[in-house]
Amino acid sequence: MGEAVREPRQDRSRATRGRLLAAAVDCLAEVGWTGSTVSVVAERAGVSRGAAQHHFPTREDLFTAAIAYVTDERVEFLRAALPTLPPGPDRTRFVVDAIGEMYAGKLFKAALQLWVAAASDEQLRAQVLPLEARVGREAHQLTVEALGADESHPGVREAVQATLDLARGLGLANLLTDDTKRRHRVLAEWATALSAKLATLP
Amino acid sequence: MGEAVREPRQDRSRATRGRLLAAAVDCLAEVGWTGSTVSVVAERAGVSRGAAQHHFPTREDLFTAAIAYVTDERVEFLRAALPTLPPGPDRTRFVVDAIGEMYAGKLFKAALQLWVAAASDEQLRAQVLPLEARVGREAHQLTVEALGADESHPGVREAVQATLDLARGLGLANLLTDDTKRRHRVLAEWATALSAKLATLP
DNA sequence: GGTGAAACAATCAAGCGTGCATGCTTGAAA
DNA sequence: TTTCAAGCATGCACGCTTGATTGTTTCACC
Repeated sequence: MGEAVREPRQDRSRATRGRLLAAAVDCLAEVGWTGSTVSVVAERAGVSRGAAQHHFPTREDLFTAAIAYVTDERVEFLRAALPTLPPGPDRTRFVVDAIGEMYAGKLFKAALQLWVAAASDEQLRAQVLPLEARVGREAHQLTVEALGADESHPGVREAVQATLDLARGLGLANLLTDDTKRRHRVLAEWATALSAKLATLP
Repeated sequence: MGEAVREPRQDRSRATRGRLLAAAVDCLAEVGWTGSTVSVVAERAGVSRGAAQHHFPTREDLFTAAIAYVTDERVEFLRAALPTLPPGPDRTRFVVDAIGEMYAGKLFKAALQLWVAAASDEQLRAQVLPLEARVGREAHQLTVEALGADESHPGVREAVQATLDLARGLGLANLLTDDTKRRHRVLAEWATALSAKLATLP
């Protein structure tokens, strides 16, 4: 088992912790909330169940940390994807597509499992709500900037929110089947309507 | 698996079966997929666990039937809500709002639990997919009729689908918090855009 | 009214996930 | 080198859920 270079004490511990969190997110996306037992997560992380229990005494501790972890990952994803879009007439199209991809990926699937599980778990809900709100604010802000939209105009704020809500709905549809083709068609149509809306008042 | 769908001979039996299915849907919406044990469902239905087991030998049998049940309920809901909308200039607004309500209600919450659980359960997915597809087709068809839209025009079909996907996304946002106010604002804005789109080519 | 099958109830065994308690290993400081 | 705490591994007990078994009641039909 002891393979590769043994890291210094603290770094190795941090690495184990990180592997556990990454494995928790992967498991959520692949085997769901109920299927993500600590044994399964630990095995995927390549550590023993006892090691997992050392870092996260209870299962709740593990997934509480996983929520924060996946939140950071999603914000990071958005920050990385949105600002690099080329300016020009098709910018709206690119932005809308990028958001669509974000809500079709592994991170969203994992977050969705937490989101739905939190609907019937008070403890979890208390953890999920503030962090999801942060993702929402961040996504909204980044989208406004990427689109170059002016929220002081009436309806613009709602149009941006609708874009994010639409992406969520499309992401949901993408859970059970690969909905990529339909998503691109819908988003393409949506992008034209959105850029028309934004063009009326710049 | 090939079971002859045995018709209950007695009214009492049929009533018990119906209560179990209704209770299963309620439990899904309130305590989620993992919390909906057969004991919980049976207790809510006011029958013993043995009675539940008589009607549905396994838990899978129970929720397989519950999927079909909630599907029928959702289609019924749509059929009842959409065609009764008053015609006129605000019809688009009414239709969009009605769809939004549909995806904010108990039936959607229950279906969402099944949907997410099915993402990591092959058996469940096989049951959910065709029935959800039926709900999707039905919702699309009814929406087109209620809007009086002509799908032969380019973009109209995508606009209707976007309406449904947007409603799904808003319904998801409505899971953990009461999102009614924001939903109405977003849908109002979308309704104006949608009616503008539909008005360009009638 | 008796009979048999369906409907309902109660109990039991097995599997699984969690949490705890107990050891072993590592590595840095004394 | 010795020491000691953090990191890690293993085994066990408890609670919960499921599915099967057996017993009891209800009801249609002869």
